[in-house]
Amino acid sequence: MEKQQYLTKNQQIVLDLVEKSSEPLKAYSILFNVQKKGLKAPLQVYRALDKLVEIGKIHKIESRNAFVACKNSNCVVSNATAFSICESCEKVTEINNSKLSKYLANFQDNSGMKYSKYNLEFFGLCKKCKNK
Amino acid sequence: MEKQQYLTKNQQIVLDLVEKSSEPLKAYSILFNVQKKGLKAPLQVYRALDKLVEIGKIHKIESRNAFVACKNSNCVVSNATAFSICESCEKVTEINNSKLSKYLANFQDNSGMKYSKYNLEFFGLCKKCKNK
DNA sequence: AACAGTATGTAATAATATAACATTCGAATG
DNA sequence: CATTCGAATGTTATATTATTACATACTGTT
Ligand SMILES: [Zn+2]
Ligand SMILES: [Zn+2]
Ligand SMILES: [Zn+2]
Ligand SMILES: [Zn+2]
Repeated sequence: MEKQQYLTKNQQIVLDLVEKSSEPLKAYSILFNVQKKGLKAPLQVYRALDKLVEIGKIHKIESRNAFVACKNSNCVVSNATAFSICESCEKVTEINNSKLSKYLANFQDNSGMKYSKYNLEFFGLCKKCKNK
Repeated sequence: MEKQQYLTKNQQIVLDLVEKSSEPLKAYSILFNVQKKGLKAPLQVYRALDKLVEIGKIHKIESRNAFVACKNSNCVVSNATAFSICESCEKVTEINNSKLSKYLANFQDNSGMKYSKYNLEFFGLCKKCKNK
C-alpha cells in the first residue's frame, strides 16, 4: 500500500491551482494567483512546488520552467516522466505509454551508470497547429 | 553534404570555452570567463549560446540550466539529445546509442502529434559516486 | 514538558534570461 | 565600387526565476 500523503495548507492551495489549470503554470504566475489566499512570498510557492514535485503530484516541464499536475494517477512513478510539447501553442501533455516507460526504465548503456530517474520531452506540432 | 557553418567571433569564443570544459557551464560563468575576450554583456553570451544550440554545436542541459559541447560528431541530429546526469557529482555525459535514438525518433502515440525533436535526461549515480 | 523534524513567514538578494534600440558587419547583387 | 539586406553586435535597462538566511510556529513522539 502506498503511503498516504497529507498536504499542508500551502501545498494544497498550490496543488488546487495547478490542477485546475489547462496549461503549465509558471511559479510567479502561481504566486500572483494565490496571493489572495495568503501566500505572499516566492519562497512559499517554491517550497510547496518542491514538495509537490517530490511526491509526484505535479511535474516540472524543465524546458519551460513551468509546472503541470500529474495525469497518471498521481504518477506512482514520478521519477519517470514524459511529455509532449507543442512548439506553436505550447500545449503540454503527459505521455502515458507503458511500452515507452518500460523501455526507458530498463535502458542501460555501457557507462556503468544505474539510472533511477528520467525525464523526456518531445517537441513538435499538435494536431490543431499542424493543420493551420 | 552538410552545409558548412562559419562561426562569428563571439560564437567561436563561447564555443571554445564550452568545448574545453569538462563539465556543463552556466551562462554567467561563461560570461565571466570571456570578459577578458571582450564579451561584456549577458546578451552577447546568450546570443552566441542560442546560435550554437541551434546549429547543434552545444546542447543545453535543461534541468541544470547549463551548456555542454556536443560529443556526437556535432550532432547531425541536434534535435535528438539524451544525457546521463549524476545527481551526486553532477557529471553529465551525452548518450550516443543508436537503438535508443532510433526508438525515440520513431516513437508515436495516439495524440496525433508528430514529434520533430526530443530531449531526454537520465538521472542516477555514476560509477564513481555509486562506490562511495 | 522536552525534543526533533517539518513547515511557515519575511526580507533580501542571487541567478537566469530578455526587451529595446542603435550600430556594424558581410555576403550578394548590379 | 556602391547598394542593399539580413544577420550579428554593443549597450543599457529590466524582467523572470530561484535561493539564502534567519526567526517563528506547528506536529507527533518520548
Ligand atoms: Zn505524472
Ligand atoms: Zn499546438
Ligand atoms: Zn550532440
Ligand atoms: Zn557522480
